[in-house]
Amino acid sequence: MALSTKPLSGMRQRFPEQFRVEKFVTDMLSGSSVSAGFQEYDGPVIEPLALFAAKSGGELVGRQSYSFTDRGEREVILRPEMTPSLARMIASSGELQLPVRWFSMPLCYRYERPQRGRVREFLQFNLDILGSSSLASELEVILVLNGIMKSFKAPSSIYRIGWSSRRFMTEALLRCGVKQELHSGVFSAIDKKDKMKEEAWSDYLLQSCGGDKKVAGTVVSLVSVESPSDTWLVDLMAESPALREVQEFDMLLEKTGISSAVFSPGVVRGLDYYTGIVFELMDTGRENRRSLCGGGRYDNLVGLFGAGRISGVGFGLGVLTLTLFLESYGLVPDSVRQAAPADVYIAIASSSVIATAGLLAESLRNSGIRVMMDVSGKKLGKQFSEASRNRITQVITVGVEQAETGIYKMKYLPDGKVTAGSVEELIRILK
RNA sequence: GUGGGAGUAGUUCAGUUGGCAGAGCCCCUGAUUGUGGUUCAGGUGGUCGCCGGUUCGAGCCCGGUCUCCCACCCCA
Repeated sequence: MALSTKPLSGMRQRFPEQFRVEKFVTDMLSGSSVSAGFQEYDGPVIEPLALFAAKSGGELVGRQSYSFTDRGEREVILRPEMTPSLARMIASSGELQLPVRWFSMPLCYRYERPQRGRVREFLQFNLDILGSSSLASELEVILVLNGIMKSFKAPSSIYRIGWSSRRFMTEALLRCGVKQELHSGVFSAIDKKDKMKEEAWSDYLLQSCGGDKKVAGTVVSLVSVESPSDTWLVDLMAESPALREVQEFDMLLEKTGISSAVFSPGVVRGLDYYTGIVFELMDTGRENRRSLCGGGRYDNLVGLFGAGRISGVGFGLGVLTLTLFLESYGLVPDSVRQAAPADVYIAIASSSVIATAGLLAESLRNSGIRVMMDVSGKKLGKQFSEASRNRITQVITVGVEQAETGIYKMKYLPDGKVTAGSVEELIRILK
Protein backbone atom coordinates (compact mmCIF):
# COMPACT_ATOMS: atom_id res chain seq x y z
CA MET A 1 0.00 0.00 0.00
CA ALA A 2 1.57 3.25 -1.13
CA LEU A 3 1.55 6.19 1.22
CA SER A 4 -0.82 9.06 0.51
CA THR A 5 0.66 11.97 -1.45
CA LYS A 6 -1.52 14.41 0.43
CA PRO A 7 -0.70 16.08 3.71
CA LEU A 8 -3.22 15.82 6.53
CA SER A 9 -6.36 17.83 5.92
CA GLY A 10 -5.84 21.54 6.47
CA MET A 11 -2.10 21.23 7.02
CA ARG A 12 -0.01 23.52 4.95
CA GLN A 13 2.49 22.43 2.41
CA ARG A 14 3.80 25.20 0.27
CA PHE A 15 5.69 24.89 -2.99
CA PRO A 16 8.25 27.58 -3.81
CA GLU A 17 5.92 29.77 -5.83
CA GLN A 18 3.37 29.90 -3.02
CA PHE A 19 6.13 30.29 -0.49
CA ARG A 20 7.44 33.37 -2.30
CA VAL A 21 4.01 34.97 -2.05
CA GLU A 22 3.74 34.14 1.63
CA LYS A 23 7.24 35.46 2.24
CA PHE A 24 6.36 38.66 0.44
CA VAL A 25 3.42 39.10 2.81
CA THR A 26 5.22 38.16 6.03
CA ASP A 27 8.28 40.26 5.17
CA MET A 28 6.01 43.23 4.66
CA LEU A 29 4.29 42.63 8.01
CA SER A 30 7.62 42.33 9.80
CA GLY A 31 8.89 45.44 8.03
CA SER A 32 5.93 47.53 9.14
CA SER A 33 6.34 46.26 12.71
CA VAL A 34 10.06 46.95 12.86
CA SER A 35 9.57 50.42 11.45
CA ALA A 36 7.31 51.17 14.42
CA GLY A 37 9.84 49.91 16.94
CA PHE A 38 8.31 46.48 17.56
CA GLN A 39 10.52 43.51 18.35
CA GLU A 40 9.94 39.92 17.37
CA TYR A 41 9.34 37.08 19.84
CA ASP A 42 8.04 33.53 19.75
CA GLY A 43 6.60 30.99 22.15
CA PRO A 44 5.92 27.25 22.28
CA VAL A 45 3.63 25.61 19.77
CA ILE A 46 2.43 23.14 22.41
CA GLU A 47 0.88 24.68 25.49
CA PRO A 48 -1.02 23.44 28.53
CA LEU A 49 -4.71 23.28 27.76
CA ALA A 50 -5.50 25.37 30.81
CA LEU A 51 -3.75 28.37 29.29
CA PHE A 52 -6.56 28.75 26.76
CA ALA A 53 -9.39 27.23 28.74
CA ALA A 54 -9.48 30.24 31.05
CA LYS A 55 -9.99 33.13 28.68
CA SER A 56 -10.05 32.32 25.01
CA GLY A 57 -13.63 31.16 24.69
CA GLY A 58 -15.40 27.85 25.00
CA GLU A 59 -15.83 26.92 21.37
CA LEU A 60 -12.24 27.64 20.46
CA VAL A 61 -10.90 25.27 23.08
CA GLY A 62 -13.72 22.76 23.28
CA ARG A 63 -14.57 22.06 19.69
CA GLN A 64 -11.88 23.63 17.53
CA SER A 65 -8.66 22.66 19.20
CA TYR A 66 -5.92 20.18 18.57
CA SER A 67 -5.64 18.94 22.10
CA PHE A 68 -4.42 15.65 23.50
CA THR A 69 -2.82 14.00 26.48
CA ASP A 70 0.94 13.72 26.19
CA ARG A 71 3.15 10.89 27.45
CA GLY A 72 3.43 12.59 30.82
CA GLU A 73 -0.38 12.59 31.24
CA ARG A 74 -0.55 16.34 30.68
CA GLU A 75 -3.53 17.90 28.90
CA VAL A 76 -1.92 19.89 26.12
CA ILE A 77 -3.02 21.84 23.06
CA LEU A 78 -1.45 23.05 19.85
CA ARG A 79 -1.82 26.79 20.30
CA PRO A 80 -4.98 28.11 18.60
CA GLU A 81 -3.73 31.69 19.07
CA MET A 82 -0.77 33.54 20.50
CA THR A 83 -1.95 36.11 23.01
CA PRO A 84 -2.18 33.91 26.14
CA SER A 85 1.40 32.71 25.61
CA LEU A 86 2.47 36.31 25.23
CA ALA A 87 0.68 37.24 28.45
CA ARG A 88 2.52 34.46 30.27
CA MET A 89 5.87 35.56 28.89
CA ILE A 90 5.22 39.08 30.11
CA ALA A 91 4.03 37.84 33.50
CA SER A 92 7.10 35.67 33.96
CA SER A 93 9.71 38.30 33.27
CA GLY A 94 9.81 40.63 36.18
CA GLU A 95 12.71 42.56 34.76
CA LEU A 96 10.92 43.79 31.66
CA GLN A 97 10.80 47.49 31.16
CA LEU A 98 7.22 48.31 30.37
CA PRO A 99 5.66 49.08 28.05
CA VAL A 100 6.87 46.45 25.60
CA ARG A 101 6.09 46.46 21.90
CA TRP A 102 6.35 42.96 20.44
CA PHE A 103 5.26 41.13 17.33
CA SER A 104 5.26 37.51 16.27
CA MET A 105 4.45 35.30 13.30
CA PRO A 106 3.33 32.09 15.01
CA LEU A 107 1.96 28.97 13.39
CA CYS A 108 -1.37 28.27 15.07
CA TYR A 109 -3.74 25.33 14.92
CA ARG A 110 -7.48 24.94 14.97
CA TYR A 111 -9.35 21.73 14.30
CA GLU A 112 -11.95 23.09 11.93
CA ARG A 113 -13.28 22.06 8.59
CA PRO A 114 -11.07 23.68 5.95
CA GLN A 115 -12.53 26.04 3.37
CA ARG A 116 -11.54 29.22 1.58
CA GLY A 117 -9.39 31.34 3.86
CA ARG A 118 -9.49 28.80 6.65
CA VAL A 119 -7.21 25.86 7.26
CA ARG A 120 -6.12 23.93 10.32
CA GLU A 121 -2.55 25.12 10.42
CA PHE A 122 -2.08 28.81 9.80
CA LEU A 123 0.25 31.73 10.31
CA GLN A 124 -1.24 34.45 12.42
CA PHE A 125 0.68 37.69 12.64
CA ASN A 126 0.41 39.20 16.14
CA LEU A 127 1.33 42.65 17.31
CA ASP A 128 0.88 43.89 20.86
CA ILE A 129 1.74 46.64 23.28
CA LEU A 130 1.72 45.65 26.95
CA GLY A 131 2.05 47.79 30.03
CA SER A 132 0.31 50.93 28.87
CA SER A 133 -3.33 51.73 29.47
CA SER A 134 -3.17 54.93 27.46
CA LEU A 135 -5.36 55.22 24.39
CA ALA A 136 -2.15 56.07 22.59
CA SER A 137 -1.52 52.30 22.54
CA GLU A 138 -4.75 51.61 20.71
CA LEU A 139 -3.94 54.40 18.32
CA GLU A 140 -0.42 53.09 17.80
CA VAL A 141 -1.46 49.52 16.92
CA ILE A 142 -4.16 50.78 14.57
CA LEU A 143 -1.64 53.10 12.96
CA VAL A 144 0.60 50.10 12.37
CA LEU A 145 -2.34 48.11 11.00
CA ASN A 146 -3.27 50.92 8.68
CA GLY A 147 0.39 51.27 7.73
CA ILE A 148 0.46 47.60 6.83
CA MET A 149 -2.45 48.06 4.46
CA LYS A 150 -0.75 51.08 2.94
CA SER A 151 2.49 49.14 2.51
CA PHE A 152 0.58 46.70 0.33
CA LYS A 153 -0.80 49.67 -1.63
CA ALA A 154 -4.36 48.75 -0.66
CA PRO A 155 -6.60 51.77 -1.32
CA SER A 156 -8.66 52.67 1.73
CA SER A 157 -11.83 52.04 -0.26
CA ILE A 158 -11.37 48.26 -0.25
CA TYR A 159 -11.05 47.73 3.49
CA ARG A 160 -12.56 49.05 6.67
CA ILE A 161 -11.35 49.03 10.23
CA GLY A 162 -14.48 48.77 12.32
CA TRP A 163 -14.07 49.51 16.00
CA SER A 164 -16.07 49.68 19.18
CA SER A 165 -15.56 49.12 22.88
CA ARG A 166 -16.59 46.22 25.06
CA ARG A 167 -16.80 48.40 28.15
CA PHE A 168 -18.86 50.97 26.29
CA MET A 169 -21.21 48.39 24.79
CA THR A 170 -21.75 46.62 28.10
CA GLU A 171 -22.75 49.86 29.71
CA ALA A 172 -24.85 50.89 26.73
CA LEU A 173 -26.75 47.62 26.78
CA LEU A 174 -27.47 48.07 30.46
CA ARG A 175 -28.78 51.55 29.79
CA CYS A 176 -30.88 50.14 26.94
CA GLY A 177 -32.46 47.85 29.50
CA VAL A 178 -30.69 44.62 28.60
CA LYS A 179 -29.99 42.56 31.70
CA GLN A 180 -26.40 41.52 32.28
CA GLU A 181 -27.13 37.82 31.85
CA LEU A 182 -28.51 38.44 28.35
CA HIS A 183 -25.47 40.35 27.15
CA SER A 184 -23.54 37.55 25.50
CA GLY A 185 -26.63 36.49 23.56
CA VAL A 186 -27.30 40.05 22.46
CA PHE A 187 -23.67 40.49 21.48
CA SER A 188 -23.77 37.48 19.22
CA ALA A 189 -27.05 38.73 17.72
CA ILE A 190 -25.41 42.10 17.06
CA ASP A 191 -22.49 40.30 15.50
CA LYS A 192 -24.79 38.61 12.99
CA LYS A 193 -26.52 41.76 11.83
CA ASP A 194 -24.81 41.94 8.46
CA LYS A 195 -25.12 38.24 7.81
CA MET A 196 -28.86 37.85 8.20
CA LYS A 197 -31.86 39.21 6.38
CA GLU A 198 -33.29 42.20 8.15
CA GLU A 199 -36.53 40.66 9.36
CA ALA A 200 -34.96 37.43 10.48
CA TRP A 201 -32.38 39.43 12.34
CA SER A 202 -34.98 41.57 14.09
CA ASP A 203 -36.72 38.43 15.34
CA TYR A 204 -33.42 36.96 16.44
CA LEU A 205 -32.47 40.12 18.29
CA LEU A 206 -35.90 40.35 19.93
CA GLN A 207 -35.51 36.81 21.17
CA SER A 208 -32.03 37.47 22.56
CA CYS A 209 -33.41 40.51 24.40
CA GLY A 210 -35.80 38.26 26.27
CA GLY A 211 -38.75 39.14 24.02
CA ASP A 212 -38.95 42.75 25.17
CA LYS A 213 -39.85 44.80 22.08
CA LYS A 214 -39.02 48.14 23.60
CA VAL A 215 -35.58 46.97 24.69
CA ALA A 216 -34.91 45.36 21.32
CA GLY A 217 -35.91 48.59 19.58
CA THR A 218 -33.44 50.55 21.67
CA VAL A 219 -30.70 48.07 20.85
CA VAL A 220 -31.46 48.49 17.14
CA SER A 221 -31.02 52.25 17.56
CA LEU A 222 -27.78 51.68 19.42
CA VAL A 223 -26.32 49.46 16.73
CA SER A 224 -27.22 51.86 13.94
CA VAL A 225 -25.34 54.72 15.57
CA GLU A 226 -22.51 55.84 13.32
CA SER A 227 -20.73 58.36 15.48
CA PRO A 228 -19.85 58.57 19.18
CA SER A 229 -21.21 62.14 19.18
CA ASP A 230 -24.62 61.07 17.95
CA THR A 231 -27.10 63.08 20.01
CA TRP A 232 -29.34 60.12 20.80
CA LEU A 233 -26.30 58.20 21.98
CA VAL A 234 -24.94 61.09 24.03
CA ASP A 235 -28.30 61.34 25.71
CA LEU A 236 -28.41 57.61 26.44
CA MET A 237 -24.86 57.54 27.78
CA ALA A 238 -24.92 60.78 29.79
CA GLU A 239 -22.07 61.05 32.30
CA SER A 240 -20.48 57.83 31.08
CA PRO A 241 -16.68 57.52 31.22
CA ALA A 242 -16.93 54.72 28.65
CA LEU A 243 -18.57 57.09 26.20
CA ARG A 244 -15.91 59.72 26.87
CA GLU A 245 -13.23 57.15 26.08
CA VAL A 246 -14.92 56.22 22.83
CA GLN A 247 -15.30 59.87 21.88
CA GLU A 248 -11.70 60.58 22.68
CA PHE A 249 -10.51 57.65 20.60
CA ASP A 250 -12.73 58.70 17.73
CA MET A 251 -11.09 62.09 17.83
CA LEU A 252 -7.60 60.59 17.87
CA LEU A 253 -8.40 58.53 14.78
CA GLU A 254 -9.85 61.52 13.02
CA LYS A 255 -6.89 63.78 13.81
CA THR A 256 -4.42 61.17 12.60
CA GLY A 257 -6.37 60.83 9.38
CA ILE A 258 -7.17 57.15 9.52
CA SER A 259 -10.20 57.41 7.30
CA SER A 260 -10.66 53.67 7.01
CA ALA A 261 -11.38 53.39 10.74
CA VAL A 262 -15.09 53.56 11.43
CA PHE A 263 -16.91 53.50 14.75
CA SER A 264 -19.16 50.43 14.57
CA PRO A 265 -21.08 49.45 17.70
CA GLY A 266 -21.77 46.11 16.00
CA VAL A 267 -18.12 45.05 16.26
CA VAL A 268 -17.87 42.70 19.20
CA ARG A 269 -15.08 40.16 18.54
CA GLY A 270 -15.17 36.57 19.65
CA LEU A 271 -12.40 36.20 22.18
CA ASP A 272 -13.55 36.42 25.77
CA TYR A 273 -10.59 38.30 27.17
CA TYR A 274 -11.17 41.64 25.45
CA THR A 275 -12.27 44.34 27.85
CA GLY A 276 -11.95 47.74 26.18
CA ILE A 277 -11.60 49.00 22.63
CA VAL A 278 -12.04 46.21 20.07
CA PHE A 279 -11.56 46.38 16.33
CA GLU A 280 -11.46 44.31 13.20
CA LEU A 281 -10.32 44.68 9.63
CA MET A 282 -12.86 43.77 6.99
CA ASP A 283 -12.76 43.53 3.24
CA THR A 284 -15.45 45.87 1.97
CA GLY A 285 -15.94 43.71 -1.12
CA ARG A 286 -17.74 40.43 -1.25
CA GLU A 287 -14.99 37.95 -1.96
CA ASN A 288 -13.43 37.67 1.47
CA ARG A 289 -16.21 37.94 3.98
CA ARG A 290 -14.23 36.80 6.95
CA SER A 291 -12.47 39.46 8.96
CA LEU A 292 -8.78 39.66 8.13
CA CYS A 293 -7.77 40.85 11.51
CA GLY A 294 -9.20 41.19 14.98
CA GLY A 295 -7.88 42.86 18.07
CA GLY A 296 -8.46 44.93 21.12
CA ARG A 297 -7.61 45.81 24.69
CA TYR A 298 -7.28 43.05 27.27
CA ASP A 299 -6.89 44.16 30.87
CA ASN A 300 -6.98 40.94 32.84
CA LEU A 301 -4.90 38.45 30.92
CA VAL A 302 -1.47 38.94 32.44
CA GLY A 303 -3.01 38.97 35.89
CA LEU A 304 -3.99 35.32 35.47
CA PHE A 305 -0.40 34.38 36.16
CA GLY A 306 -0.35 36.06 39.53
CA ALA A 307 1.78 38.92 38.34
CA GLY A 308 0.54 42.44 38.76
CA ARG A 309 -2.17 43.74 36.54
CA ILE A 310 -0.68 44.60 33.17
CA SER A 311 -2.96 45.84 30.45
CA GLY A 312 -2.33 45.05 26.82
CA VAL A 313 -3.66 45.90 23.42
CA GLY A 314 -2.97 44.18 20.15
CA PHE A 315 -4.31 42.26 17.22
CA GLY A 316 -3.99 39.04 15.31
CA LEU A 317 -3.99 39.04 11.56
CA GLY A 318 -4.37 35.94 9.42
CA VAL A 319 -1.57 35.71 6.88
CA LEU A 320 -3.67 33.45 4.68
CA THR A 321 -6.76 35.65 4.77
CA LEU A 322 -4.62 38.70 4.09
CA THR A 323 -2.95 36.93 1.17
CA LEU A 324 -6.33 36.01 -0.33
CA PHE A 325 -7.40 39.60 0.10
CA LEU A 326 -4.28 40.87 -1.66
CA GLU A 327 -4.62 38.35 -4.45
CA SER A 328 -8.26 39.09 -5.10
CA TYR A 329 -7.41 42.78 -5.52
CA GLY A 330 -4.32 42.09 -7.62
CA LEU A 331 -1.98 43.48 -4.97
CA VAL A 332 0.63 40.74 -5.15
CA PRO A 333 3.14 41.99 -7.73
CA ASP A 334 3.97 39.71 -10.65
CA SER A 335 7.62 40.18 -9.80
CA VAL A 336 6.98 38.24 -6.59
CA ARG A 337 5.29 35.34 -8.29
CA GLN A 338 7.74 35.21 -11.16
CA ALA A 339 10.95 35.91 -9.30
CA ALA A 340 13.99 34.15 -10.72
CA PRO A 341 15.93 32.00 -8.26
CA ALA A 342 19.27 33.21 -9.62
CA ASP A 343 20.88 35.97 -11.66
CA VAL A 344 23.16 33.72 -13.65
CA TYR A 345 23.05 30.15 -14.91
CA ILE A 346 26.33 28.39 -15.56
CA ALA A 347 25.98 25.92 -18.40
CA ILE A 348 28.55 23.15 -18.60
CA ALA A 349 29.53 21.96 -22.06
CA SER A 350 31.72 19.08 -20.98
CA SER A 351 31.86 17.01 -17.82
CA SER A 352 35.61 17.54 -17.76
CA VAL A 353 35.14 21.18 -16.72
CA ILE A 354 32.70 20.75 -13.84
CA ALA A 355 35.35 21.82 -11.34
CA THR A 356 36.14 24.95 -13.36
CA ALA A 357 32.43 25.78 -13.46
CA GLY A 358 32.23 25.27 -9.71
CA LEU A 359 35.11 27.67 -9.11
CA LEU A 360 33.56 30.21 -11.43
CA ALA A 361 30.25 29.90 -9.58
CA GLU A 362 32.02 30.50 -6.28
CA SER A 363 33.83 33.62 -7.56
CA LEU A 364 30.57 35.10 -8.75
CA ARG A 365 28.74 34.19 -5.54
CA ASN A 366 31.46 35.82 -3.49
CA SER A 367 30.64 39.03 -5.32
CA GLY A 368 27.02 38.78 -4.25
CA ILE A 369 25.71 37.41 -7.52
CA ARG A 370 23.16 34.61 -7.32
CA VAL A 371 24.47 31.76 -9.42
CA MET A 372 22.90 28.45 -10.36
CA MET A 373 25.30 25.92 -11.82
CA ASP A 374 24.03 23.14 -14.01
CA VAL A 375 23.68 19.80 -12.28
CA SER A 376 21.60 18.02 -14.90
CA GLY A 377 24.48 16.95 -17.13
CA LYS A 378 22.17 17.29 -20.11
CA LYS A 379 23.23 18.72 -23.42
CA LEU A 380 23.80 22.39 -23.72
CA GLY A 381 20.49 23.20 -25.37
CA LYS A 382 18.61 21.61 -22.48
CA GLN A 383 20.67 23.58 -20.02
CA PHE A 384 19.61 26.79 -21.73
CA SER A 385 16.01 25.62 -21.56
CA GLU A 386 16.46 25.05 -17.87
CA ALA A 387 17.78 28.59 -17.40
CA SER A 388 14.96 30.03 -19.44
CA ARG A 389 12.33 28.05 -17.57
CA ASN A 390 13.69 29.48 -14.36
CA ARG A 391 13.51 33.03 -15.75
CA ILE A 392 17.23 33.41 -15.32
CA THR A 393 18.41 36.03 -17.79
CA GLN A 394 22.17 35.44 -18.01
CA VAL A 395 23.86 32.19 -19.04
CA ILE A 396 27.62 31.63 -18.93
CA THR A 397 28.85 28.62 -20.84
CA VAL A 398 31.92 26.78 -19.55
CA GLY A 399 33.70 24.47 -21.95
CA VAL A 400 37.20 23.11 -22.45
CA GLU A 401 38.34 26.21 -24.30
CA GLN A 402 37.04 28.60 -21.62
CA ALA A 403 38.62 26.51 -18.88
CA GLU A 404 42.00 26.95 -20.57
CA THR A 405 41.78 30.62 -21.47
CA GLY A 406 39.72 31.93 -18.53
CA ILE A 407 37.60 33.92 -21.00
CA TYR A 408 33.89 33.08 -20.79
CA LYS A 409 30.98 33.78 -23.07
CA MET A 410 27.85 35.10 -21.41
CA LYS A 411 24.50 35.26 -23.18
CA TYR A 412 21.73 37.63 -22.16
CA LEU A 413 18.62 35.65 -22.97
CA PRO A 414 16.05 38.41 -23.51
CA ASP A 415 17.91 39.69 -26.58
CA GLY A 416 20.31 36.83 -27.25
CA LYS A 417 23.36 39.09 -27.11
CA VAL A 418 26.64 37.38 -26.23
CA THR A 419 29.56 39.06 -24.51
CA ALA A 420 32.91 37.54 -23.62
CA GLY A 421 35.26 38.33 -20.78
CA SER A 422 37.28 37.24 -17.81
CA VAL A 423 35.67 36.49 -14.46
CA GLU A 424 36.40 40.03 -13.27
CA GLU A 425 34.88 41.55 -16.37
CA LEU A 426 31.75 39.43 -16.09
CA ILE A 427 31.31 40.39 -12.46
CA ARG A 428 31.58 44.06 -13.41
CA ILE A 429 28.88 43.62 -16.06
CA LEU A 430 26.58 41.71 -13.73
CA LYS A 431 26.75 44.22 -10.91
C1' G B 1 -21.19 19.50 14.15
C1' U B 2 -24.94 20.91 9.59
C1' G B 3 -25.80 21.50 4.27
C1' G B 4 -24.31 21.63 -1.09
C1' G B 5 -20.81 20.33 -5.14
C1' A B 6 -16.81 17.48 -7.26
C1' G B 7 -13.40 13.09 -7.91
C1' U B 8 -11.04 10.60 -15.48
C1' A B 9 -3.10 11.42 -17.74
C1' G B 10 1.74 15.49 -13.98
C1' U B 11 -2.20 19.57 -14.53
C1' U B 12 -6.93 21.88 -16.35
C1' C B 13 -10.90 19.45 -18.11
C1' A B 14 -14.24 16.81 -22.18
C1' G B 15 -16.36 11.99 -22.48
C1' U B 16 -23.30 11.52 -26.41
C1' U B 17 -28.58 6.26 -25.11
C1' G B 18 -24.07 1.64 -21.20
C1' G B 19 -20.23 -0.35 -26.62
C1' C B 20 -11.96 0.36 -28.35
C1' A B 21 -9.83 5.93 -22.67
C1' G B 22 -9.78 11.66 -25.12
C1' A B 23 -8.08 17.11 -25.77
C1' G B 24 -5.23 21.64 -24.30
C1' C B 25 -1.09 22.77 -21.29
C1' C B 26 3.24 20.42 -19.02
C1' C B 27 7.03 16.74 -19.80
C1' C B 28 10.40 13.73 -23.18
C1' U B 29 12.85 12.94 -28.27
C1' G B 30 14.21 14.96 -32.94
C1' A B 31 14.70 18.99 -36.73
C1' U B 32 19.46 22.04 -34.11
C1' U B 33 25.89 16.52 -31.64
C1' G B 34 28.69 24.01 -28.16
C1' U B 35 23.34 27.92 -27.14
C1' G B 36 17.10 28.80 -24.70
C1' G B 37 12.21 31.06 -26.08
C1' U B 38 8.90 30.75 -31.49
C1' U B 39 7.77 26.90 -35.06
C1' C B 40 7.35 21.90 -37.02
C1' A B 41 7.39 16.36 -36.56
C1' G B 42 6.95 12.50 -33.17
C1' G B 43 6.49 10.32 -28.16
C1' U B 44 5.79 8.95 -22.74
C1' G B 45 2.00 9.14 -19.41
C1' G B 46 -4.56 5.97 -16.88
C1' U B 47 -6.30 0.88 -10.75
C1' C B 48 -11.65 6.58 -14.68
C1' G B 49 -10.83 7.80 -5.87
C1' C B 50 -11.94 2.89 -3.44
C1' C B 51 -15.30 -1.56 -2.50
C1' G B 52 -19.39 -4.12 -4.08
C1' G B 53 -23.97 -4.75 -7.23
C1' U B 54 -26.84 -4.81 -12.07
C1' U B 55 -25.38 -6.15 -17.21
C1' C B 56 -23.01 -10.05 -22.71
C1' G B 57 -20.49 -5.39 -21.65
C1' A B 58 -19.88 0.07 -16.60
C1' G B 59 -15.92 6.20 -16.69
C1' C B 60 -21.43 6.37 -17.44
C1' C B 61 -26.71 2.90 -13.88
C1' C B 62 -27.46 1.30 -8.34
C1' G B 63 -25.60 0.81 -3.08
C1' G B 64 -21.75 1.85 0.19
C1' U B 65 -17.23 4.25 1.45
C1' C B 66 -13.03 7.70 1.28
C1' U B 67 -11.05 12.31 -0.13
C1' C B 68 -11.17 17.26 -1.73
C1' C B 69 -13.75 21.94 -2.60
C1' C B 70 -17.65 25.48 -1.12
C1' A B 71 -21.15 27.46 2.37
C1' C B 72 -23.03 27.48 7.56
C1' C B 73 -21.37 27.31 12.82
C1' C B 74 -17.09 29.69 14.71
C1' C B 75 -13.04 32.39 13.63
C1' A B 76 -7.24 34.68 11.41
